This record gives sequence, C-alpha cells and structure tokens, in this order.
Amino acid sequence: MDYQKYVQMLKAMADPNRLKIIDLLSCGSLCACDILEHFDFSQPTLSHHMKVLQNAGIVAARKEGKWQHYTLQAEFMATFKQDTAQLLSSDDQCVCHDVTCTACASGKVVVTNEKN
Amino acid sequence: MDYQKYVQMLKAMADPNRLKIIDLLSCGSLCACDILEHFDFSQPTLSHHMKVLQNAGIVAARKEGKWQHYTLQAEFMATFKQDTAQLLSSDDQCVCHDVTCTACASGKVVVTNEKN
DNA sequence: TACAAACATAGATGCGCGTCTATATTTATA
DNA sequence: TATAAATATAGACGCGCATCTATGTTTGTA
Repeated sequence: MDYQKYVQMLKAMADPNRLKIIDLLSCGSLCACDILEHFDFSQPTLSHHMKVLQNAGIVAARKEGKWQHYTLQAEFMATFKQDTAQLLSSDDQCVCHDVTCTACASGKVVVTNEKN
Repeated sequence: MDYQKYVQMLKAMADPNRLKIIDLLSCGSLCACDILEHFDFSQPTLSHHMKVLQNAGIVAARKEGKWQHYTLQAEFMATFKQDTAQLLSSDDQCVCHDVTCTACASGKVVVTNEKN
C-alpha cells in the first residue's frame, strides 16, 4: 500500500472539524456555505480545510455557478478501508516479518512474537 | 460512536513513524529496544511515541524485568475498523440527516443530496 | 453597470507536536 | 556494591497547523 498517501489521509482526518465535514458528506454532496453553517469558524478557515481534504484525495470539488460542490471520493472510501485492514493484519506484505524480539530470544521472558 | 476517541486514534496514527510502529506490532509483541532499531530517532523520542499510542488506546504496555513489551490492543483494532465503516456510511446515526443543500434547494443546479 | 453573494488567497498569530540533550529510575549482573 | 542495560522524565527548540482579518475573484442579478 501507499504508506505516504495513507499518512496524508490520516492527517487530513485527524482534526475534529474535518472529521465532521467527512461525516456531513457521507450522505451526498454539499456546497461550502451549507457546510459552514455547522461550524463556528470563519469562511476562509473552511476553505482551508476543504483544500486539505482535496489534497488528501478525500473530497472532490465541482463548481457550478457561484456554488462549489463537495463530494466524498469513492476511491478514498475504498482505499482507506483497505489500507486500514492491511495495516492491522499480519499478511505477507507486513513489515514485521523480519523482526525479532531480543527479550524473547534471550529466553528470559515468556512473551513470544506470534510470527516466530 | 465516540467521536473524540476516534479523533485521538487518528491523531496518534497520523505520524509516519508511529504508523510504522503499529505495522511492526501487527504480528505480535515487541520490546522498545527492538522497535527502536528500525528508526533513526533517539530513545526518548520512541518513549514519547509509545506514550502517545498508549494514551490513544492503540498499544498496551507490559513490563517484564528490564524490558517493556508493547502489544496492539485488540479493542483498538476492532473499534477503529468499526468507527471507520460507520463514518463513511450513511446509516441512521449519521449527522448528515438534518442537512440540506441551499444550491440544490434553489433549483438552479442539478446536484442533489442523495438522502433528500 | 453597479452590487451582492459565494468562495479563494495572502499574510499574520498562537499553540501544539516531533525531536533533541541531559538526567533520573529501575533492574540484572559481575 | 558498583556497573551496565533498558526505559522514563524534564526541559528546550523549531516547525507546522488551525485560525483569524483583510482583500481579491468570480458569478448572478437588479
């Protein structure tokens, strides 16, 4: 998986306001002014947050007249779930395969690395 | 879902080094010195990162002799996947249910909120 | 054409975070 | 008991981030 891209998604999501924006968009598209109504911060701040979400590939923007419509990227929803599952599983591509535990190898403790 | 707890998990994960630590632990327990070998930063920095992961409920620590063993929390792995699925889905508990789109309501654009 | 609405950009500010060095603490061992 | 190994704590530093105000840009409308 694309480690760097996954971290960028996590960083973009790791803000309570941006997480709420994602939640608001989970049912469909919304324009900026409607999103803004749910928050206390200023309009430029929302503009900043939307740019962060776009750069992370989470949100797509489409302009129609005066309004800027935002939608969750389908690819993000799929990729993020997939990357998360892979991170928390110990499959063949896991980085932990060449890892040993010094304490365990010394025979002084009972803890064992399940993969060795 | 616990919004605040989920954000705390995301923040803890939104660092490339901590994400690699989680990946290293996805196969089993490791002590601090073994984790440290995979990074360039100092030992106090690792100690700091492990504390962040513990406070977020991602990692559990267990001391045996000189060694501090770290393990991924089973509850975290379950909760995080579940919260993620709920965030990206539009079920009954979604915050977007009382949301309308001004631009759509005006009838000037073709975009519609899928839930309305 | 003038004005208002929706949104973006520029620049500044304050706070948090990742990292460091130095030192303390705990535990095993000679 | 002295020493070394493994880890934690304290305090400092620099950078990035979330936010703001002020202003620019685009688009629809009277």
